[in-house]
Formats: sequence, C-alpha cells, structure tokens
Amino acid sequence: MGLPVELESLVVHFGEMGSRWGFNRTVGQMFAVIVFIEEPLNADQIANMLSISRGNVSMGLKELQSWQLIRVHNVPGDRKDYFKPAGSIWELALQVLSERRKREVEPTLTLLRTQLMQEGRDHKAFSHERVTEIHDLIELFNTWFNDIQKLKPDSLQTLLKLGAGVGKVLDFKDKLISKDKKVSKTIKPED
Amino acid sequence: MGLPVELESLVVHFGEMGSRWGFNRTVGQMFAVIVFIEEPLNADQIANMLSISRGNVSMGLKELQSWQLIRVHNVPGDRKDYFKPAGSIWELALQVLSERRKREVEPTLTLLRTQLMQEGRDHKAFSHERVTEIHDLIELFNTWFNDIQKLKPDSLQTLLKLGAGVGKVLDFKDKLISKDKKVSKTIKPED
DNA sequence: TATAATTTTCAGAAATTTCTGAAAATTAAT
DNA sequence: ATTAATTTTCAGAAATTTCTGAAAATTATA
Repeated sequence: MGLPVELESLVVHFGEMGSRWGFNRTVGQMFAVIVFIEEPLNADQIANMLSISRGNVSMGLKELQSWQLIRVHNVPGDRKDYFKPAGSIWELALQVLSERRKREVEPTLTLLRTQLMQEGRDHKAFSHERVTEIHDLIELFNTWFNDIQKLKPDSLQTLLKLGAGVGKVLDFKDKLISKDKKVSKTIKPED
Repeated sequence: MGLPVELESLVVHFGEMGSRWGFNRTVGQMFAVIVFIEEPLNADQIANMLSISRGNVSMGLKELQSWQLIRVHNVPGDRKDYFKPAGSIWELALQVLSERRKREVEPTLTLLRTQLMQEGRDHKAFSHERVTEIHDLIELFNTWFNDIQKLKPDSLQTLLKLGAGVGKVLDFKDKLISKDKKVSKTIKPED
C-alpha cells in the first residue's frame, strides 16, 4: 500500500531479476526499496510497500543480511529495526559478485580438488583431464578476483575503463622487460 | 542405467549447481555428461545415463543449445543426432559468462536507460541518482567485458595471471606518461 | 508415396520453492 | 516480575518450476 509510484517499475524489475541474481522475487523487491528509498525502512514499512506478509519480510531481511547487502540502523527512542544498504552502489555490486563466487564456484572448486586428490585414478582418463582443466581455470579466476577486490575503488575503476587497452599496456610492458634484460635492469610485477 | 561410476559425483554436483548457474538440475547433469564423456552422445544415451524421460532430454538439449554450450555432431549412416561440447573448457566458461551477462544484466541496463530517458523527472531525486550510479556501473562493466572477450585466450590468461599486478603496471604506465609530459623525470619501478 | 526412425511438443502430474499468518521467542520498558 | 513491543519460526497453503510420456510433427529411407 504505499510504494511511491516512481519506484514501481524499478521494484517490479528487481523482483523479476531476483531469481537470476541468486535470490527470489520478494528478496529482490526488498533490496530495491531499501536501495532506492533514502530513509532506512523497518520491516512493517517494507511489508506494506510490497504487500507481503510480515513473516516473509523477516526471512527476506535475514537473506539480505546473509549476503551482507543491508545493515540495521537503530533510531534512538524507537525499538524497531531499520534497514539501509550496507554500502555504496559500487560496494554493493562487488559484494554481490563476491557472494556469488562463494556460492557458485567455491563448492565446485572444493569438489574438483577432492577429485584430483583421489588416489588410484587414471590421470590419463579423459574425464580426469577435463577435471584438471576446469580446476585450473577456476583457481586462476579465483585468485584474480581476490586480487582485484583488494584494489582501491578508483584503481579498479581505472582498470575497467582501460578495458582491452590493458592488452596494449601489457605488450608495452613486455617490450620494456625484454629491453631491460639487454640493459640488465629489472621491473618485477607481482607473480 | 549406464552412468560410468567415476562420473557419478561430478554429474550429481553439476546437477546441484545447475540452478545457481542459470539452468535446472537435469540440464546441469546433461551438460556434465556431455563434457566429461569423450564420445558425442545421443538423446537416448543421455536419457538412460541420467534415468530421465526422453522428452526432458529433448528440452534440455534445446536449452543447452540456446546457451551455445553444445553442438550437434552427425555420424554418417546414423540418423540420430549426437551432441558434444561447443568448444574447449576455456571457451565454454567464457560462453557461460557471456550468456549470463546477456540474461542477468542486459535487461536491467535496458530498464535503467529508459528510466533515465524519461522526460520530466527530478534529476535531483535520490532514486534518480541511484539509477544513474547503477547505470554507469553496468555500462562500465559491460564495455570492459566486451573488450576482454576480444582478447586472444592466451592474452586473457596472462592478464588473469597478472591479477592485481596490473595495478603496478598501471602505476608504471602513469609514471611513464607523466615523464613524457614533464620530460626527464626519473622512473622508480619499485615503490 | 508409404513406412520407419527420430525429435518435439505439451497437458497434466510431481517436485520444489515461496509465502502466509498465527504462535513462540526475544527484547525492552514499566 | 509483568506487560508491551517487536521479531522469528515454521506448518501448511499457494505458486512456480520441472518432469513425464504419449501423441504430433519432422525427417529420412525404401
């Protein structure tokens, strides 16, 4: 009963996308109202805005907290819990990616590792080779993402803006290095 | 019936992860058998291995084809369609990412664009500012991913291996540039 | 053209996920 | 310690997704 009209399409959309992003419709909608409304909201307000049950809101808030996308905000003199986004849009986006990596690739990496540890396996077997390939790919991606996350937001932004331009820089670096070898000076990027 | 025992845990796992990766359990399992078994498989073989109905297999194959993860392989003298992965593990991984971007971020980008085009909106409104931020973030990510995809596999691999080391290379590039501008300033490779 | 082989479709069944709402639990105020 | 405010839980209901299997459609063969 009280969703500001200008937010309707956004909320509906976040609901529809919710399941693709790893949660369900109402959780997606709840996230939308919390992000797009400036004031922190309490559970009853959310339930009213989205016309869903109080219990559903409670579960959804738990879910969003488990994703570390929202945090409580307490108002002095009011016993209700109010909720607001856990950071800037940029931080929220990184958080979603990070959480999804944890849920979508970590378990697979674990499985592949144990598969590779198994003694008495035919290392030449076709499936074993595929397992190795996937494992190495995920490990590579994983460490890359880990590194990336540590960058300051604006370094990361620069990096994204550069895009494939990085290729050029890398080529350039290679040239420098080979030149350096001849002149015996070393530039050592982190391995 | 005839799922090779050594593939059991892999297939089960790919089934469980399926929904997190954007398809459902059986589609995940089907993908697993197609990837981990060297010989191309026909629909009946898949149905038997996974003990699922022929109709389900037909739908799943369509789904995997819509993701461009498998392709048909025709055997002369055999009217059945056989299926095999649409590329190397590396290519399949990129294809999954690409398809997920299409399904998970493209629609949102479209919505945000139209929101921002809307005439007579309060550009100072809180929600409008959030929309702008999300829009810009996604556009940035989008063009970056586009660029990245064009790189040759081994360039991309180098890039991933470098990880946060890219930051160092970038710093280095910046210094070179400022050196160009200011003429004659010393380069300090190590901070 | 008729027949056989294969694939696709889709209505209803089965399985799974999500949601409600009232009761239980928790927390704070008097 | 009692009462009041708030949040959480969870059994069953509702909604959604997935699956089956037989019929329809398609494609190749004789």
